[in-house]
Amino acid sequence: MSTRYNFRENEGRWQTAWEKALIYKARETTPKYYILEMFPYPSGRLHMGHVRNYIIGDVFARYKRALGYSVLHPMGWDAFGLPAENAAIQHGIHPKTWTLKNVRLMKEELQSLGISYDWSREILTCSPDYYSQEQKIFLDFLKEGIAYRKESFVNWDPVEGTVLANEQVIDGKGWRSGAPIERRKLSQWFLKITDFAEELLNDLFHLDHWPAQVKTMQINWIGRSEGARIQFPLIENQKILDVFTTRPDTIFGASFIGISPDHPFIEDLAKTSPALQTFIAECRALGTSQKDLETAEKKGFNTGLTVNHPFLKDHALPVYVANFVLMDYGTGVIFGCPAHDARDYEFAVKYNLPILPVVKGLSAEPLPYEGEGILMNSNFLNGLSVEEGKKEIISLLLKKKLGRPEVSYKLRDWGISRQRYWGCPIPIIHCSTCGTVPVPEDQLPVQLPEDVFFDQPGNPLDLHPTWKYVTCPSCGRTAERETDTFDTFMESSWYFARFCSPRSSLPFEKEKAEFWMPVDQYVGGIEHAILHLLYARFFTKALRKCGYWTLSEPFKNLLTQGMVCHETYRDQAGSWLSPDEVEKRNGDFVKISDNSPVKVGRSEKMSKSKCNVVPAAKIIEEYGADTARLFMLSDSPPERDFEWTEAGIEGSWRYINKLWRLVTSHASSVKETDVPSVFTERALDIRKLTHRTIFHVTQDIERFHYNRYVARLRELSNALEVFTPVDSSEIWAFQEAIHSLVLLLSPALPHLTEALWAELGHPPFVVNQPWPQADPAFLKEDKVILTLQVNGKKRGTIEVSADLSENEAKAIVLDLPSIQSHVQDKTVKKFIYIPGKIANVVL
RNA sequence: GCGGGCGUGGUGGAAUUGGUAGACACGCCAGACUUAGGAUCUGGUGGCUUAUGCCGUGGGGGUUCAAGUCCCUUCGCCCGCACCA
Repeated sequence: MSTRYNFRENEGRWQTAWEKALIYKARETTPKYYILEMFPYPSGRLHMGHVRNYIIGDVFARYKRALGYSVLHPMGWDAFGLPAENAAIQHGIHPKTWTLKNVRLMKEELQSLGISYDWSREILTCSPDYYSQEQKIFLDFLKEGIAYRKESFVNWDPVEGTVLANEQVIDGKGWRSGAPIERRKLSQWFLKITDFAEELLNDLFHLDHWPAQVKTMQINWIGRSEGARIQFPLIENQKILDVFTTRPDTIFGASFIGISPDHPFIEDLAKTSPALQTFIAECRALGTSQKDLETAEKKGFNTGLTVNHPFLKDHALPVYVANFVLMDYGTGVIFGCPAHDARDYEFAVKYNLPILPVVKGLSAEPLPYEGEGILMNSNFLNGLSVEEGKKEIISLLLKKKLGRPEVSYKLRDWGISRQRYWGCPIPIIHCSTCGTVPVPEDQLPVQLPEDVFFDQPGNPLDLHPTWKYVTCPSCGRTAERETDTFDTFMESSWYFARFCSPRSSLPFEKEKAEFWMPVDQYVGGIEHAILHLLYARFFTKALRKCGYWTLSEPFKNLLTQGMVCHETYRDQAGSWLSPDEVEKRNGDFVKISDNSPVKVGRSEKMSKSKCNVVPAAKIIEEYGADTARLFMLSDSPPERDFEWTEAGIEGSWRYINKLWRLVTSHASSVKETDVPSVFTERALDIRKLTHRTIFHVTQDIERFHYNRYVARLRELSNALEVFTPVDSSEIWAFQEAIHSLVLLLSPALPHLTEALWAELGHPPFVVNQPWPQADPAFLKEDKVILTLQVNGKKRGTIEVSADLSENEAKAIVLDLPSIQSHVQDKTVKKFIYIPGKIANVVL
């Protein structure tokens, strides 16, 4: 027998055996459990972040299977996206070829990890099978008024040559290219996510098993504010300016009106004013990055127009075009109250506008003061609190028909048009007579042409010689196809539903989807807290509106895993070095090639740019999947960042072999026999440890405390290593322990435990064995260790029976010499006794 | 600026309702064994003291018989959003 576990032979063997036996095929039987990890973009190779994601999910899927659940655990490929097009441009490979090659490579790697996927449900979003269904969904959205087209300012990424959604603009830059975003006016398709803003917000409060951080981020993103809409009639003409404000109570402190340079009213005004045109151009040239905004000066353009104050007769307010007023939020018009708003204050100082305080804080607060207080200088509002003032002014506005309460959101509609080739074609035809005509359902899918070229800038679909020229489905005249494709976040917004019936000729079958959905456990990176997780929630509700199902929320439990990090290294010149290029010698790192000293940086998320990536394939090749799995599980809890270390993977490898030796060296002596009628004390101790381990491990897995799960099993195996059974009851107890150990480890180390199960003389598969049950008789303590304290300080411990009464405890404890020496002749004021925990003598 | 999170040995991290701080590992130290291995086994490992203790969960204060845990305050780090009226 070998003392070294041969993972190379075992892992492949068991993977094939599982596949042949259709072990992981999901069937519609109850109780069901749907566990899903965010599917990957096929970028080329599996990285450690993927590996961690899938292992976290797999342990849980395997555990639930062992508990008897019918588990749906599918995998697929989020296969549309820009990198494929970049590969085409740079290397002349067709995006489809590039993508399919990557899918093949990554699938191989995934399979070598031994994840329990039902591969028969695999989906590929770039195949017409999938995207034709997405086109169907879009047409339904169109019918329901959820999809619409409008001309608007959009975020234009000059590097990618496409439009981006608001969610994809990070700090004024493209989320992928990092290029400063430009504003362009284009005709684009949008989804009315704002119609669902209230529901998307309210339902967050029922997602009890989502991380608070993700919910908070979504709450902030949706950005609900309550306030009022107030009309300000222009004195010079009959037009009315609508203002949204959250501080209607400060109306008497208003000293000007600010309008966004992008407001339609201003566009009209600019037609006759070159000076205003210049001002608007200046505003638009201003960047939107953090630095730009921090250093940007408040600037205004006095239109010369004025409005009446709604509550003060003959009190005119000047109307400025102001660069800090956003067209995107509220109505694009504000009233400026300089005393109680920092921006208005800065603006008023610059343009010499009145600054009238109308809110008195607790003490003499410096202006601008934005806090709570009592209203003053406010006519009939004087003496009211801010909150009371808001209510009062709103009811008066209603009475005078000058305004009403209003709720405003930061959330914008989702722009889904992209000027790219490698995406789902938008099933629309533009006809000069009929306008935008949906492609009739029987003509779907609108298939991506494959004969495209990437040798010139612009969208290859638009440049294709024939593809876009069609006849109008409604009038039969020549017309043109929409050449934009969908944002790739569309595919990931409903894939979880497709998995329920992946080969259906509908997007998904209602019955199947309602059987499996919601996803019971979703696992993925925190980076999707807003984008993907918000879009998926929106789609679920939009699909409900279209009658696809009755579901409102797609993901019941959400786990956001931390990043996989690694130390970073730089050479003397400051260039990044990969872990392969450095070596530790006498405690210091040196560059292997020339022995020069290496600067060790902090541990950071594995990334190509910092050269601190450890390829998953290399680790599986060198140590095997189970070693990688064990290491990923044992050090940090899943939600936290994980630090990849060479020492850590080595340690896991050693433990795998330790387990192999422990089980195989006893395999022959461990045989099925009847339960002994009498157990020795030592046998009972081992049984107690076994059953407690079962109990705690079960709890740990349920709560995703995987690091503790591993620690408990190490404790059990440590105890078994030094235990030599001498009579039949001890052999029986030992056997029970070994079997439990193998069964409990099976979700984490599926290959090794199959091999051990076979070594123990069992037929396959350990993966089909039920989860061990803890015998409650062994969970009860009969003897406990009581901590003894005098005045709250630990003065020793004592073993006592668990059901000791307070009086008995008091008698025993006060009699102890170690306690007596502290008590001496002092009186005992109090005796605190927490059974099984503590006895505290207070003097 | 707004919102959220975190801070425990040399390191990753344990620690129901407040109840033995440091489980389990990594690393390190000492030893054993050897067919010299990707070993293995045994013992030790918070600090200061030197066999009795004292101090220890970023700092300061508080509540309590008892605080890593609760409250106040302060410092540091990380993440998200941000001219949102």
